[in-house]
Amino acid sequence: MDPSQQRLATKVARLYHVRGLRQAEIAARLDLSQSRVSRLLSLAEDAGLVRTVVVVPPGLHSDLEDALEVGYGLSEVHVVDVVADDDDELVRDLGQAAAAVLTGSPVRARSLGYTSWSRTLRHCVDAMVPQSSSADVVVEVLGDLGAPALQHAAAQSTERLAQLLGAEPLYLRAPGVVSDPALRDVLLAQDGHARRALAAADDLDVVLVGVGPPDVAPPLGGDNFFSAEQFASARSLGAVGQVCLHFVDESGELVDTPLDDLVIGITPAQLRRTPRRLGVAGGAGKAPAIRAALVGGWINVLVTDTGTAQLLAAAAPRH
Amino acid sequence: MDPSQQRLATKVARLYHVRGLRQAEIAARLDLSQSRVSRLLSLAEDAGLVRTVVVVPPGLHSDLEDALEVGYGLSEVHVVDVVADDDDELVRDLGQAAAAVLTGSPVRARSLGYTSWSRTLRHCVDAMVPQSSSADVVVEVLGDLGAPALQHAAAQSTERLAQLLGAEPLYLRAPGVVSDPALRDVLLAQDGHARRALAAADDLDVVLVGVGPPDVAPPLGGDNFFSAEQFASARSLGAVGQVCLHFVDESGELVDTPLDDLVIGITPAQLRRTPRRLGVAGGAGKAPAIRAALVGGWINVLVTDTGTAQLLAAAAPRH
DNA sequence: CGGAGCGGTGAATCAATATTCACCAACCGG
DNA sequence: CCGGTTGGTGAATATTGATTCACCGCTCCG
Repeated sequence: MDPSQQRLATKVARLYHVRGLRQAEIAARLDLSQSRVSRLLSLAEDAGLVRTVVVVPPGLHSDLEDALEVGYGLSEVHVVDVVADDDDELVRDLGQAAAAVLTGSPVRARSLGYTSWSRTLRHCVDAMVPQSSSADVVVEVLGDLGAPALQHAAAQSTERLAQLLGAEPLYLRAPGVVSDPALRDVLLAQDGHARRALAAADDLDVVLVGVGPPDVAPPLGGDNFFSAEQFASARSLGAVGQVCLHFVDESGELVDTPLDDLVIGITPAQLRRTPRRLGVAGGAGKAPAIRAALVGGWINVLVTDTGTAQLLAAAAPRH
Repeated sequence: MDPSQQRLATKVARLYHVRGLRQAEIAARLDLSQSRVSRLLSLAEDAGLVRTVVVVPPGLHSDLEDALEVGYGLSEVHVVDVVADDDDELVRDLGQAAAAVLTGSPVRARSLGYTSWSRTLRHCVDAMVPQSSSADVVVEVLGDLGAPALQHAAAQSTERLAQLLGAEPLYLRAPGVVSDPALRDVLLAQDGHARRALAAADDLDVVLVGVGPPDVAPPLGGDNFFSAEQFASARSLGAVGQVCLHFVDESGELVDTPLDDLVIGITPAQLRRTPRRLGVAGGAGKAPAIRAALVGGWINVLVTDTGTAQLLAAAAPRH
């Protein structure tokens, strides 16, 4: 955009949003028409010159949050009210709310792991505002899942997150799930970037983990993902959820399956080693999986919606 | 406020600001009247649930900023367009803009020095949004100046800043200027808090310094401040500005006057020792003082307005 | 028990903002 | 040099949002 235009837009935006002047007043003062002021304002909005954040009022759900913190021994819980008719909206709102949570208490990590295939997390990143130099590196901790289009989205999201935090992205541009363990080794042997990303996962300060039920996720049909049969076999071994594609049972224990060796991504041990494990997830369908992840200690910071929080609180191991 | 009301307000605010729904749509969806939605929105606004920040587009004034960075050897310069008819407005706008700058690249300091008697800085703090745990302590680096009412404002501002950053405030509730050096020692001997604050000034990561002309500032009439005669004597010794009440001459050198011993506040040596010295100042009247502070290296991060920036760039020692 | 007073509400209305539309200027390609 | 096209503008207007106002349900005394 024309810089002088942008300057004017900033000026107008400040007068409008910070000083609280009417558009007509601004128009008069700067000798413009009101319509121009209106247009400049939407311009400023589009250009990201104006950031509007709806903060999550702290302690509004202190009852639920406390119940979950105590019940599952978590270090931090944020419960947000979301208004959603369907799952898609829920995921979107939850992501945005999580972004607000993160904005409130900045990430502050040298090294941040990110699971860019999670819809919720991608929405979260989309809704984030820049926090320069909050992290040094952003590491993708799971390979690509689903169709190529999704891979683009994931890569872009990682890039955006890195940029927002003023960090270097470390991509893991390899399939998240391979058909054969040997293939995995071959791929890794060839791909230095991927090896570097996986090595970086050894030493993360924070990781944004994806959690889900042990089943085929709708947008991840077919490619680069476990098949319905594979999921079924994991379920038959007791899996009720998966954390970064590692299966856990009802008591949070890892379910040992041959499928583990097909995943290119962070290992359970690496995950455990990370001090701050942030999960953003909600929706009735995900509740058992989230519960398992919490019980097993795979997540110690949780952002979820009111409904799921209630389900989780009711099913907490300690009261 | 009623928590359920606040919850509703947050919900509405998210739908409105994040999702971009019309008030009427929200009303329909939540089964409220449009007027209630409107009211809830202003409620959310008042309660600080909605934060609107107009960011300073980076590099919009890169020409001027570069000129100043190179010309004075500064580590960072932000030039903002302010629309102001009088000095009061300028100060307000500049403060708000500086807040936006700080929001963009968070403070990130264990220990932060703050000069709460500077109008510009107070406005800056007023316009800041919370950034939890960005600092551990906020230290007042200059005693009280002016009338008691102003002292309250200063103390409140310090408290607010500390709260915004999740830090502990260290107050310096002593006169900023005393009539006799001996009195200063007596006061300090009695006041442990003050001694602690001054000691903390030894080890600051960042300091927000106040800069001004060597003259009586209008709102600081009379009490706890240098008199017109004292300023005149400093000027006769070559002072063209003052940084935290220490006089500097045209070449940025400290002007040695007996007045130095009358100040209760950070010493020039302590100031020098602080790695990041942030000055927020503007206005034609202040330009020579700012220039002196820059030349002398008393400030290495500057936030100023376009007009002042141009004056400063024209008078830069290196081009 | 009654009624004054308060806080909160929605319908209607007024004010503010977004959008449309006609117009103009600058910039091509004939 | 002249249509034609594009992009940007303000006046007028449509749309959206804030405010008024009359009303309701409470509570708190008398």
